Amino acid sequence: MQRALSVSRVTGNRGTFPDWYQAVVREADMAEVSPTRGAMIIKPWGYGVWERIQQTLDRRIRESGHDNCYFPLFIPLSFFAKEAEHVEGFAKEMAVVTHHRLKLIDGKLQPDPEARLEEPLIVRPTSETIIGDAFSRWIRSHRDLPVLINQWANVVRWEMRTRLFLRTSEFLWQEGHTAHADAEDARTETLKILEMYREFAESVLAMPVIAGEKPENERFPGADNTYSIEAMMQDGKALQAGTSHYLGTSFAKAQNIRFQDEEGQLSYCHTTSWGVSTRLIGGVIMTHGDDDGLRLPPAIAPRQIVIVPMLRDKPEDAQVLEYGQALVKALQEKFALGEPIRALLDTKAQRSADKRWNWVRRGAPIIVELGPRDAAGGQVTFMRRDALRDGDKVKSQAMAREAFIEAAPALLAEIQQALYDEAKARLDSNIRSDIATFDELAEYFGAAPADEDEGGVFKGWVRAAWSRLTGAELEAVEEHLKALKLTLRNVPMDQPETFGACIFTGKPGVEEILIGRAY
RNA sequence: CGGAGUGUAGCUCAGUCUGGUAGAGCACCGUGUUCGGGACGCGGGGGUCGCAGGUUCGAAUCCUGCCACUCCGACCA
Repeated sequence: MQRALSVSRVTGNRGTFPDWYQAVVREADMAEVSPTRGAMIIKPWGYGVWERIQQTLDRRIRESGHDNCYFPLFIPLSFFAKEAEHVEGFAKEMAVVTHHRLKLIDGKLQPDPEARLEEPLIVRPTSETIIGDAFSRWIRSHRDLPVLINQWANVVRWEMRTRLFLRTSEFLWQEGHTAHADAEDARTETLKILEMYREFAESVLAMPVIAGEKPENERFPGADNTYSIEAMMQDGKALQAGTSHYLGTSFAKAQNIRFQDEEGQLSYCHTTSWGVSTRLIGGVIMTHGDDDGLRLPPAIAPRQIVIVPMLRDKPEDAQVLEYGQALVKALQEKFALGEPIRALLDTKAQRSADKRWNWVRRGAPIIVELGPRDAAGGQVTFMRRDALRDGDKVKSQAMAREAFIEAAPALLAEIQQALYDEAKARLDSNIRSDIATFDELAEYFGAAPADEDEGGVFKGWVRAAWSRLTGAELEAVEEHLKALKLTLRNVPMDQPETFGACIFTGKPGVEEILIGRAY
């Protein structure tokens, strides 16, 4: 590990990176495991983050011409049979509804055999099939195109092993689905969305990513091309944070999505689909969290400035509260990052010290402590969550009330930028491009010291030239990589002019690809 | 589904080997002293010891079966 990430300050114990992650999810009040296998309960603070993600991304989706709509949670089984690759990709993780009634049989409540469904229903793992079916009815003429829609929904994928936010059997996401008259239009859409995701991840989540195309074997089932944004977590692993697929005409053919062009000819549409999920929240935690808990970028913090009044059950409490209420009101009238500041006066009946640390753990960007001295002197004492400590000491600063109110918008923007800069520096300095052969790759990633259970050794990624392998050759390489727990992440969009030899075959390289361990 | 490990209070865990009737710290409730850097004293509430059988006078502890979770594989946004 490049950085000592223990769970010491959060739980009082040392542990691995996954232990730390779970501790932060719990201590920051983000989510908890539910009685339902593999599914999570997203708590108010965590859901608040998701709502911020929804609001900011939804605006971008709308501004780029897409409309929201809603399709059913259940999809008839037969819909999946239409696209062979697609069904194969998802068949192993589908939840199936087979009955519509329960009955007491031998004292046990169970599905009533008489209430078996004629055709089983699938709880959607993704909605290409049912949306494509609608497209086939909606689209008749080239004048109907393009169709640009999006839905915010929950989906279910029956995963073997789950982890809060990163992989849960049910998760929340948005899925965009579009249909176009030709390949060029659809490809443009696919890349436009990829760029939208990149910009969103970097400017809203403060999470630097690398946008690129997935190699053949990592494609979405049924897609012609799959693009992703990949983020680097603090243990050096990659997190696929968003995907955008060009589906060609395969779904259109499977579902008969056709239109008449200007000449009266019938043609198949070219379709795309794209999505980001609650996994983004896991990415935010593993990008910005520290030993004190979560650090939230102000753009997605449900509360950006939290004011903790130092109350002591004394007469001057009233003045402190009054002073705090006025401060919240003044802050709410200010705009930061394009929106009214989200400020809160925490009046919960709890020790001030506890409240303060709870907000530290939850990652509120600015935590203000207001005491009688502040109220009397017209000043504000606060700490920045992005730079909480100076050594072991908590760093706080004081400002005149008016100056603080004026400075708040810029301060929040500065925190947003600081979190991004920190993550960006980590990403940039941990991609090695001086590894040219498979042996070197194996040596670099393989030499993991025995303290693997201390969270592993931070290795980051390798960026190397390759000859865009496909088919059996690609599979063979993947097998070798698997032994090292490595995967091909993506081929970054920005590529140099010339390339070295392929890291796997020694043949002339045609592009550069990212290699790393992944979630 | 394969390999390993773990299930005891909200959390972290001790107790299990060697059977004797449920513990600690933190959290929670009451109270007093405190309070501007994760307070302290006193008092208190909370657990069918993962579930089901079995052995035994007696089971958290021994035996059998099952379930769940964690980590490593396989799968994946």
